[in-house]
Amino acid sequence: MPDAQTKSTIQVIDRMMSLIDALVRHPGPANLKQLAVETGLHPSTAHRILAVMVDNRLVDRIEPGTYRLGIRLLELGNLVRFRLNVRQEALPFMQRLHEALHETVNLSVRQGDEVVYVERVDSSAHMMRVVQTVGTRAPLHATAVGKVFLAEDGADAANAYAQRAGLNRLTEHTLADIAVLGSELGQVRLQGYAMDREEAEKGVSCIGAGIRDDDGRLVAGLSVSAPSDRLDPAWAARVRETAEQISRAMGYVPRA
Amino acid sequence: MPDAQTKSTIQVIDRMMSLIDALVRHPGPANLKQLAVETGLHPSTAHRILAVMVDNRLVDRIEPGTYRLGIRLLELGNLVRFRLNVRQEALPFMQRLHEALHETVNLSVRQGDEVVYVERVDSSAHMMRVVQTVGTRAPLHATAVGKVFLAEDGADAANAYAQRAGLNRLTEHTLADIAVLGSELGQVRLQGYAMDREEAEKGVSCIGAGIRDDDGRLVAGLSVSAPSDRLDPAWAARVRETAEQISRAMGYVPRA
DNA sequence: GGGATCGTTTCATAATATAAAATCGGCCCG
DNA sequence: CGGGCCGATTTTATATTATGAAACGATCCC
Repeated sequence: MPDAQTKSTIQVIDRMMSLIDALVRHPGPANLKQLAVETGLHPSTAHRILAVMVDNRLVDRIEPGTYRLGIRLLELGNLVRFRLNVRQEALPFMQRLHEALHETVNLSVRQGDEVVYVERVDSSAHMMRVVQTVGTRAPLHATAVGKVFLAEDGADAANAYAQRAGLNRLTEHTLADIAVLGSELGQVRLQGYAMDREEAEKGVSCIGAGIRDDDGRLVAGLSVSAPSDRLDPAWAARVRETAEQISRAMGYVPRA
Repeated sequence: MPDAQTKSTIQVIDRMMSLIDALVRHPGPANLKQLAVETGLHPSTAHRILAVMVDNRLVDRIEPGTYRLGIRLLELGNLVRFRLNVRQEALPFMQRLHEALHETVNLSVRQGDEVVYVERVDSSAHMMRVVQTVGTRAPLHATAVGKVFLAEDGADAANAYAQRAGLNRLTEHTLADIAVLGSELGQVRLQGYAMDREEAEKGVSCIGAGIRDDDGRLVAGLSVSAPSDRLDPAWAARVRETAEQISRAMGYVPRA
């Protein structure tokens, strides 16, 4: 709700939105009197605004005097979802994170037993270039974001992955023991991010967090990678927070 | 867009909706000038209304002067979807269909290899009572709605079903041959409804059509059943049309 | 540097939304 | 069956707001 002092307003639109917000708060249908009281509007004013919203299908009048959110909102919402693109939504946030930390910022998605890098922001002026490019793949267990995906699935699915894909070593630090990996994934669930400590590439470490869509599904991962001597574990909070901001831009609404 | 003569209007809400409709028509972001021209609004008026919608997150301003539909619409749309219930949405339509045809109207959903009846509208005053009650199940191949679901899946899935569940006869008319069933399902795909000609129960016939959700998924089926001598194949159009109306009430938007 | 174009802001006033009052509809009770 | 009560709906005078012409700002191009 815009603040009357700081934002432009059109009173009748603000009133309309306050009626919509009141309907949001009601799990079931709401009647006119309730809506007028909750919004502080005169009942005849509330009635007029609701009638116009009914005409526009933003609100549905189930029976005289009883209202609920209308089907046009679902139609419009699906258009928004259809047009959203995690890569496009993520890019401005990745750029900001890169400017804050001066390290490579990646976006990856899961494809079967691998993560695939779909976007990357870095500065080619860096002395020691991190060799990860868009389109490359890596096994789930050896990457930060991969471990975020495995943590999401639960212990049984992680065990199945281990049996199916094998916990192959890419470096001497790769987690190749299922008990060790399981314990690590438990940690990931608790802290909401994962770390890759030279597990995918010698000398390179990484912090990753998950990105969710409007249904709460884990659809992508955000990660920051750097040479191990430069990576600061304190960046984990920034990575997790940025991943959450991207999630919100995708329509994710955190639940209690 | 409400007609100015017949519906209540609030000018600024109608103007706001015309801006939203213009943004709907633009697959990508639209600029202020375009939006003003398309809606017939003065640019400063369009600017003011868009600014208020940006504050309310109905619209997103990507960069100065460039707009797209906002994330609040996705949030509201998901609330609508979350609250929708096919049974509840279908009931008024089922009642109307029952009043028109004076026969039993059923709502069923698929569970694995069976359909389950979840709602029914009939008149217990009828002489010959159709013995189908809410909660009962029937195999897919022997019911009208079941055949609608099988038709949706494609020939391979239908063959797999036949092998897995078996095409058991419930009456002498049950389609027990996979070639005959396959041909029937092809017909169902073409005509958009299915018929059960005493395949589930001797003396009882049925016409069924599919109900889709806002994602286009087949989520339920509507059917009319009657003693065979009373069932009129011309009712198929009514059944299909009513199933489509329920689909729309669920947020389904037909595509070209 | 100037012109063109689009976006944004200002403010006088034309136009509209508001809400008080009246009316309607439904329900309950005696 | 009639009256009372309450919520919903409609009417309409006018208080208040949304409008758009004009001015200003930003950017681009010649």
